[in-house]
Amino acid sequence: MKFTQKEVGAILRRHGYKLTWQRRVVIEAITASQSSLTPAILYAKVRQGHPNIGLVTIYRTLEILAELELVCELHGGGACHRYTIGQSEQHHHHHLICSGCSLVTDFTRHNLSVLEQRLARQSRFRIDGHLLEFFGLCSACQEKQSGL
Amino acid sequence: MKFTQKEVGAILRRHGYKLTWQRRVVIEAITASQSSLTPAILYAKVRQGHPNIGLVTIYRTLEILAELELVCELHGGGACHRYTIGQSEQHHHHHLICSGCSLVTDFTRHNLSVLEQRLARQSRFRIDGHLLEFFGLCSACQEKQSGL
DNA sequence: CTGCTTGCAAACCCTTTGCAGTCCC
DNA sequence: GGGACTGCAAAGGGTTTGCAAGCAG
Repeated sequence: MKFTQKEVGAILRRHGYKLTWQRRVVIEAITASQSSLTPAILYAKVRQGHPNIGLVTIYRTLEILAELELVCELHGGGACHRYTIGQSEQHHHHHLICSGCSLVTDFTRHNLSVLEQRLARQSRFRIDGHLLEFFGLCSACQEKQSGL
Repeated sequence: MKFTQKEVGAILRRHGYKLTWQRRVVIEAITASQSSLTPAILYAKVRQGHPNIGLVTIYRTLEILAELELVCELHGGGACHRYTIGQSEQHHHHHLICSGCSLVTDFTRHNLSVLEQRLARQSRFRIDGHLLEFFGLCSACQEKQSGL
C-alpha cells in the first residue's frame, strides 16, 4: 500500500524532523496525487491553497522524503526528475507510468533476483540495486487520443 | 555488439548529416569508452586532444546520436544524464552500470514481454516501452574498495 | 526558548539559442 | 558554392545556498 499522509508525517517526526504546516501541505499534495509530480508542478498545486509557500521548501521537503524513501524518483519515458509517493509495506516495487497524464501504477509481482544473481555471476559485479519502469498510455488517455 | 566508430559515422552520413572532424572526434571518444559519460566528461576527454572544440558541439552531437539511437541514455544509480554507445545488432538490451567507475556492461538475455503483456492486461495500459538497469560495483572497483 | 525551518534573493550550475564565420560535400 | 555546422557569448531554466525572520517542540 502507498504511504498515507499520516504515516509520512509520523515517520518524519520519528526521524527528528519538525512537522511544519508547509511540510504537511506538501505531503498532502503528494499523497493525494495519483500521478508523478515535478517540483514545479507540486509547487503549483500547493500554491493554489497556500500562496505563501516558497519553491525552496518544496525542494527541501522532497529531499527529506527521498532520503527517508517515502517518495520514489522516476526516470523512464521522459519522466526524469518526477516524484511519486512510496510504498509502506514492501520496498521492492516498480512503476508503470502514463506518458499522457503521468498516472503511476505500482506493481510488485515481478521478481528480478534470479536475473540479478545470474548477471552478478556472469559479470562479476556486486549488484546493489535496479531500476525497472514501464511506460505507455493509461486507458483514459488512450480514449482521449482515439477521440481526437 | 556495440557500434564501432565507422558504423556510427556511416549511419550519420546516411541520414544526411555531415561528418565534420568535431563529430568524428566525439564519436571516437564515445565508442572508445567502456563507461558512461556525461556531456561535461565527454567534453573534457575530447578537449585533451582537440582544445578548440566547443561544449555546444558536444551537446548537439549527442542530440543527433540519441535521435538516431546510436547512444543510450542512462538513469539508474545516480547516473542520470549519462550516455553510452548503443548496440548495432539488437535494440532490446539493458545495462549494468558500475557506481564506482561508470563501466557499462550490456545484457540482452532477459525478456520482459511476458511481464509486459500481463501488466498491460491488468492495468489496461498500452505499454510503449520500458527501462531496466542494474547498478553496483564492477570487480575492479570491488577490489579497490576492499584494498582501502 | 532554542534551534530547526522558512522565504527571499542571489548565486550557481547545466543546457539551449542567436549569430557571424567556417567548412563539408 | 551553398547550406549545414561550429564556436562564442548570452540567455534561459532548474536547483542550491546565505541569511534574517519565524515557528515547532
